Amino acid sequence: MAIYLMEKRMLNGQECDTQTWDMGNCPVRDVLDRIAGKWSTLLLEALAHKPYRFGELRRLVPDISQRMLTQTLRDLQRDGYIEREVFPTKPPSVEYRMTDLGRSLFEPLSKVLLWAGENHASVKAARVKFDESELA
Amino acid sequence: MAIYLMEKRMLNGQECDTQTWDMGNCPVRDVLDRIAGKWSTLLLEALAHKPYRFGELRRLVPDISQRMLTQTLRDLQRDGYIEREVFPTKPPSVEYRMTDLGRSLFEPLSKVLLWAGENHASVKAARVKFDESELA
DNA sequence: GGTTGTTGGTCTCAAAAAGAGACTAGCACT
DNA sequence: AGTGCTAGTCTCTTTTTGAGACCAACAACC
Repeated sequence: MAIYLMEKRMLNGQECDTQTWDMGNCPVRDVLDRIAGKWSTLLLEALAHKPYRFGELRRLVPDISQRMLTQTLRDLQRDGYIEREVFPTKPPSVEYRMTDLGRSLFEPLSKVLLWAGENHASVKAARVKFDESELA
Repeated sequence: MAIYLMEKRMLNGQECDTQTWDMGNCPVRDVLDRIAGKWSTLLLEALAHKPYRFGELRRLVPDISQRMLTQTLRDLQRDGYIEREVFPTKPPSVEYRMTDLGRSLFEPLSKVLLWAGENHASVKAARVKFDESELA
């Protein structure tokens, strides 16, 4: 519940009294708690590429439940990263596309995704090493 | 459980048969599923600043439970982002510090954190707008 | 010498979140 | 008449998270 204003201190390196920070207004946590979901980045990545319909996204990410797809899309829409348009076809189809805000977010975010791809081997190696030292 | 190799297609824009992708080896999801936790980025941010002891981190992030602090730190250590050192003081103290791999990850990650700080207002505005149109 | 405090955890139980799958309505196609 | 498509919702179960008690060993205090 409480939100901790930590980034100011961390990013500029200056110390300050932790007790005086505004616990209810930490931008980083407020924003990150949403995009840090299991499916959020995946859907942002897809929609950064091009707009998709609900069913297309479901097929693109086969192991997401419809429930979570609906919910994650609505969360992303609420935060302004994507927009939803209903077409009066029969049956009605819904298209999701990225907004300017979403694209702006995806720019730095894609760098992290890139890092993940490039350093996957190192991470896997670290895991093996850790697990070996664990069972000792 | 299944892991979907999506990023290759997304990042270079080329289409390919979704069925042939290796569902068990998606770097982006494998790496991101860990750092996307609620507490991971927060702890990485703290440790990017300087090493901390267990109790210091707990005080720094008051609304984390000891259980989740222990678990998140161990996960981050397992993936090679941080390392843990026990000092033979009485009672024994434990210091956590970032590794080179962790610092390498935090470089692109900090850009996202920065974005969050800069665009917090836009996100909050989008939420208000969304909630207003909801109750209509 | 008994109480209290500190260290970094683990354990248990309750609450919240996520996954699985059935179900919906309206229409199109066969 | 039956089947399938659309984008969801509803319910139930399983997993994850949170809250808080508990632990051992020692130090400092009174």
